[in-house]
Amino acid sequence: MLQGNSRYEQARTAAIKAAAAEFAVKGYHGASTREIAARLGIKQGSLYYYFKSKEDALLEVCLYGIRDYAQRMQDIAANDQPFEAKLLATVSSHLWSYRSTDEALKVYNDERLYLPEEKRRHLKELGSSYREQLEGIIADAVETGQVRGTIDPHFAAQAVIGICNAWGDLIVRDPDLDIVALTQKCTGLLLGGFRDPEH
Amino acid sequence: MLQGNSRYEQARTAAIKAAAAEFAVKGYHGASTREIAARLGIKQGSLYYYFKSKEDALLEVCLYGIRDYAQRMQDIAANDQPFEAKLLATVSSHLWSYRSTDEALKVYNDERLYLPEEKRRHLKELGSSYREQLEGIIADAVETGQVRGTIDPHFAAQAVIGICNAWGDLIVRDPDLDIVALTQKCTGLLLGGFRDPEH
Amino acid sequence: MLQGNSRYEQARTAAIKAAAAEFAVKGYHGASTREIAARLGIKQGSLYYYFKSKEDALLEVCLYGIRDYAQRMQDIAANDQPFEAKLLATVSSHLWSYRSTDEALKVYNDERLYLPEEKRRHLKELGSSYREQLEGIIADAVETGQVRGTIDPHFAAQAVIGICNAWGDLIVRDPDLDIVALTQKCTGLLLGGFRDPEH
Amino acid sequence: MLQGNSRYEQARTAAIKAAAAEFAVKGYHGASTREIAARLGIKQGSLYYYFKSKEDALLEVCLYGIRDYAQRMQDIAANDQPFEAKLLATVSSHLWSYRSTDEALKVYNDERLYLPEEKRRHLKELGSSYREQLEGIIADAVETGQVRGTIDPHFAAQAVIGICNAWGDLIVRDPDLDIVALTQKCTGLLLGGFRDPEH
DNA sequence: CATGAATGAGCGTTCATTCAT
DNA sequence: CATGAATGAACGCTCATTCAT
Repeated sequence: MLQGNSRYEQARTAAIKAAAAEFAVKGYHGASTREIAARLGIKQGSLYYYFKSKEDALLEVCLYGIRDYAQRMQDIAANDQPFEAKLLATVSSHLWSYRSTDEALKVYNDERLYLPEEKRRHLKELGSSYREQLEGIIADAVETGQVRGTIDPHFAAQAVIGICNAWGDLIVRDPDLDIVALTQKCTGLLLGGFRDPEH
Repeated sequence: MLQGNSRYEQARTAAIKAAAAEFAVKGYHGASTREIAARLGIKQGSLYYYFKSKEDALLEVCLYGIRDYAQRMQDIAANDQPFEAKLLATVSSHLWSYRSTDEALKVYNDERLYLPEEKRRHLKELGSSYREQLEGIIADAVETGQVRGTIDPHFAAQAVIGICNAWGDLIVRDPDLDIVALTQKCTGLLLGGFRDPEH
Repeated sequence: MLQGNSRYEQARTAAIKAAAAEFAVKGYHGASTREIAARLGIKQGSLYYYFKSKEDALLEVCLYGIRDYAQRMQDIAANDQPFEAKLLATVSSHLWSYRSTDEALKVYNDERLYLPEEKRRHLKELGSSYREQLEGIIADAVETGQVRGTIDPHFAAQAVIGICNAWGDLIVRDPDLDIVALTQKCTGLLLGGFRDPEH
Repeated sequence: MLQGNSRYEQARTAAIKAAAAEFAVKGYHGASTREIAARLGIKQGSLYYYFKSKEDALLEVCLYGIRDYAQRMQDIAANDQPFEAKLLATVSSHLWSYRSTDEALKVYNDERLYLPEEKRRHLKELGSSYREQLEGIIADAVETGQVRGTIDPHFAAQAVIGICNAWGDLIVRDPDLDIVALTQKCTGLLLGGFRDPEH
C-alpha cells in the first residue's frame, strides 16, 4: 500500500497503524505518544524517528485512511457502468475500507479537524474530490433518468457517505459484521430511495 | 427543561452549554476547563461549583443533549399515526435537536464513549431505547406492509440515525442550513428506500 | 523597584530574582525551570503562574537588569555637570547595578541574544539608548575640548561599557569587591586615556 | 597548529571549528550535537569518532581558542621591548585571535565555566598565566616609571582584557571591522590612561 | 459563590549517547 | 569511518483539581 518496502518504510507503516489504533480508541487528544510507542514495543522518544510530531502522526494516519479509498472512487467514477453498479461499488469500497485500513478511516472521519488548516489542505482535496465524484455520478444518473429528478445530488452524496460512515463505526467495533450483506442492504435502501417510483 | 429555575440552576445550565460548546469544537480531551470557565466569564476553579469534575461535565452535556430528544421519540412511538408521519416526525425531531440543544447532541454522539462504563450506563439506556423504539416503528410498518418485507428493522434504524447524524454535523457547522427542507429530503429518501416498489 | 506591591508582585519579583540567579550561573539554556522553582520553594508548574514561559522569564530578568540602569543614564546625561563628573557617575552607576540587581545585569549581557528578535526589541531600545547617551556625553566633551579630539565617541563608549562589564562579572563572582575603589580606578584610567596630553 | 596532519587530524580540526561555530552562536547548552554534525556534513552519531562527549568538544574548542593566544603572550612577555610596544603587541594579538580562531576564543570566554572543575584546570592555568604575564608587564612598567605609580597592575590587566574581549564580541559579529584601526584606538586609550600626566 | 495560588501528574518533545552493522 | 536505529533521561509546559480566603 504505502510506497517503499525498505525496513524503515515497513517500520513506519507499523507506527502509522499503531497510531491509528490508539487515535481510534482514545481520540487524538486523548491518545498519548507513550501508548502508541508501547503498542510498537519501542520507547516513547523513538517514535520521533518515524514522525516529526504527534500532529504529523495524525496526518499520516488520515492519509493512510483515505488514500486508497479516494483512489478507488476515482476508478469507479471513470468506469462506464450503470448507476446501480457504480453505487454498489462505492458502498462496497467505502465499507471495506473500514476493515482494510484498520481504524485509520475512522480516525480520518473523527479527528482530521484537529489538524491545523495548512496540514489539512491535502486531506481536504482528497475528501472533496471523493464527494464531488459521487455527486457527479448521481447527477449523471438524474440526467439519464436512472434516478428521479427530485433528487439533489449534493444531498444524496452526503446521505450515502453518512450511512456508510455510520455503519463504518459499527464495523470497526464489531469484527464479525458481514460486510457483503451490509453492502447489499445499504445499496438496496439507497437505490430504492433514489428510484423514480413510476418506473 | 432542566429541573429547577433557581438562579443556581440557570447558572448551571449556562455552564452546561458552555461546556457543550467547548467539547463540540475541541473534543472532550482537547477542551480545557479554563476555556469553559472563560466562556462563562468565571475562573477555572469556580467551575467546580457546577461540576464535580470534567468527566461529570461531559455527562451532564450528554444528558442535556439527548434527554428531550429521547423523550420526543417516546411520544412519537406512542402516537397512533401512519408510518410516513412517524418517520417524518422522527427525522424532524432529530435534526432540530442539533439546533436547539446547542452542540450538546453532537457531543453526545462524538464524545460519550470517553465516559467510563458506569457513568455511561444511563446514557446507554436512553440511546438504546431511542434506537429500539425506532426499530419498533419500522418493524410495525413491515408487518402492516407499509414498508417492504426485505427491510431489516435493525439495519434500517441505524441508517435513519446515521443519515440524521451525518447531516447533524453539517447543521452544527452551518447555521444557515434550512432544516425544514432537509427534513423533507431525508424523509423522502428513506421512505423511497423503504417502500415496496410494487406499491 | 518593580511597580506594584501586591502580594502577587512581590512573589513575582522573587521569581524574577530566582530566575536571574539560575540563569547567571547556568546560562539560559543550561538552567532548568525545575531548579528555578526549587530556589523559590515551589513546584515547577507553579512557576507558570508568574511567567508565561521560560523565555518570558528571561525577558523579565533582562528588563529587571537594565531598567533602572538605563533610567539612571538618562538622568546623568540630562544633568549639567562637567565631563569628569558624568563619567564617574556613569561608571559608578554601572558597577553598582551589578550589586543591586543581583545577577540580572549579567544575564542581560550574556543571555539576551537568546531571545527572539521580537521579544528583544524593547531591550534593544533601552540598551541602544544607554550607549547613545554615553556617546553623546563623550562627543560633547570632545567638542568642548574636555577630551582630546582624536577620541572616537562610538569606540570610547564601547570601551567604557566593556571595562565596566568585564569588572561586573568579577563583582558578581566576588561579593567582597570594593566597588567604590574600583569606580575610582576605572574612571581614572578612562579619564587618563581620554585626556588631551597637552593639557 | 594542532599536532598531526593526518587526514584524521584535519577532519578533527574541522570538527572543532564546527563545534566552535555552533557553541559561539547558540552557547554550549543551546547547541546540539546534531547541528554540529550537520555543519560537517556527517550524522550525529559519527561525531563521537572525534569527541568522547559534548563536554569534550567544548574543552577542545576552548583549548583551540586560547592555545596560540597564550603562547603569543609568552613570547611578548619574553621579548625585550618598551612597554608601549608590548601593550600594542598584546592588544593586537588579542584582537586578531578573534578573527583567526574562528569563534573559539569567544567560546572560551563565554562557555568555559560550564566545564567541570577538573576538565577546566588546564584552561585555567593557561588563562591565569596570560593574565599574570600581562600583570607582570604592567608591574615592570610601573617600576621603570613608564606608567604612573598609582596604576594597580591587577586592575589594569583586567581592564586591558576587558576592553579587548568587549571588542572581540563585536569583531566576531561584524566581519568588516578594521582590526588594525581598532588596535590603534585601544592601545592609545590604554596608554593614555596609564601614562603619568606629568610626563 | 468565587477567586488566587498552588499542586502533582502527565504530556509532547529533544537530546546526548550507544552500538550493531 | 560512518550510519541507522534506538534509548533513557530530562525538559518546558499544560491541566484538572484543591482549598484557604
